[in-house]
Amino acid sequence: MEKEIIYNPHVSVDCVVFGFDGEKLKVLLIERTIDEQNELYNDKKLPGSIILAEEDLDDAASRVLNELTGLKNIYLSQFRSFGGPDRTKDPRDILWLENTMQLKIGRIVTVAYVALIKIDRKLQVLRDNTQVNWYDLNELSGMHLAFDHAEIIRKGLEYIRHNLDIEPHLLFELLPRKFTLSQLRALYDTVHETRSDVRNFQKKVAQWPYVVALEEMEKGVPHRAARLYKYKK
Amino acid sequence: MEKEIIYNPHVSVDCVVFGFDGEKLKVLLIERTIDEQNELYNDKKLPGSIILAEEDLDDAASRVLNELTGLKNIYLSQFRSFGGPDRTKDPRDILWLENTMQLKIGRIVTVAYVALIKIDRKLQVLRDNTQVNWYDLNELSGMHLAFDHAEIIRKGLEYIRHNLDIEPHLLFELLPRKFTLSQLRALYDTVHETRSDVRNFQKKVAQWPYVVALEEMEKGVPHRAARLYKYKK
DNA sequence: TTATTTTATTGTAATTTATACAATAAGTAA
DNA sequence: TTACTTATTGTATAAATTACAATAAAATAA
Repeated sequence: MEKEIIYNPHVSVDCVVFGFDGEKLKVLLIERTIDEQNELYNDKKLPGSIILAEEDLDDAASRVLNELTGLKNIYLSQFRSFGGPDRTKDPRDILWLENTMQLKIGRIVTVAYVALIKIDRKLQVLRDNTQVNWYDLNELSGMHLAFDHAEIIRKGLEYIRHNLDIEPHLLFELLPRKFTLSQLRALYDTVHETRSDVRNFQKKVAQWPYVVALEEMEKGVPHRAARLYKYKK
Repeated sequence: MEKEIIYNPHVSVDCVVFGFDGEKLKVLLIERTIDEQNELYNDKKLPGSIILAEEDLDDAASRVLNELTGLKNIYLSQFRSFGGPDRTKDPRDILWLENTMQLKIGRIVTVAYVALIKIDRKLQVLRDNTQVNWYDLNELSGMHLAFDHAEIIRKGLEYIRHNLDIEPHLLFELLPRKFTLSQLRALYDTVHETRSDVRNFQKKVAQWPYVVALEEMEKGVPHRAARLYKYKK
């Protein structure tokens, strides 16, 4: 006999998942469709949902991310909670909540998590009617995002910028397993909003013991191939 | 006619307030007394409480801190939420919650804030039966703290250590308005867990434009008086 | 008064780290 | 062979960090 699923409709988790396409940072959003008086609206939102009654916050974040994107074993860091009483006041958001959750929903405080993942990880939709996709951070300004998700993304970005200074290791979550120093530099400059000098950057990396050169070279590029490197804890 | 006060019994805020006594970091705790079958237990807890139904998290933190300690205009930073389903399972904690709140309480997710304040600020108890006091961080290990407040304090300390590297300005919240360089150095070394060299430290401070020397000297010390400095944004 | 005690204040040399700057090498494509 | 594109590498200078100890100033005790 199955255990009944009991939700805690007062608290949710949301996951801000970043990826890097070689040039820009991208964020993972899912599509939601709202049937408002037989008019279909199309929206984007962060992967997130209310938590279960007897579930830890970290567990909820992993579970919800998996259910909505298929991603497993993702390192999620809680970075902030959002709880303005008005964040669940938009009629469209209320409609969607009550349709999907089948619950009367009042105010929801959400606990937000960030993750950095390789952009080529397979995404599989586990629920009908949802699409998962990567979006450019610039595109977002012209997009309608659910709830206060635009703000959550902004704060999440702030958080990783802040924390990659202290934990450079996290950077490598965003790169392919084998990468060139150009790719690493492009990523580094993107998150730090800098334009570092090639020579100085290579000197800096040479001092990072966790970046090791491989014998292998890049392939299929229409110019001189670069050496590949890997990250070693 | 007074507005009825409606609580949101699913979410609380807790404030970790640090002070510096010249040697050590201290944390502000309030006393709680529990009447368990006519036996009185004495406990310590962080200033915190459940939020109101229509109240922003930041507002709740300010309000609750003020109600429990009399402190006003405190700069509070949200640093983490705690939501393990077991955090409100201790019978003594449940008893206390139901007595003070006059509500059936289930699981509570708490949003934690930190603040740094001058240790000589006046604390006034605004509710009967509560005492507010500074406690040494070392003392805590031998003390029974409510809920998961020991963990919250630990994480709060981690957070400020982490953040004072980036925002040295926050340090001055912990010092008197006029301070000596010895005091500043003692504080600096305490939060960074270092023992910095006197000369090198003075050189470092000389480069901080926001630390300015006053004409005034320290008074009432049984040895050579040191120059006083102040912080200027 | 003088000596003693305590803390405050200050400089220099050596090392490490960060910055500015451009020429050559190795491939691909025409 | 040439043109094109990106990869790779070194040196000089400036800035920041570290190591290290003697003297000055005030209060107290003799």
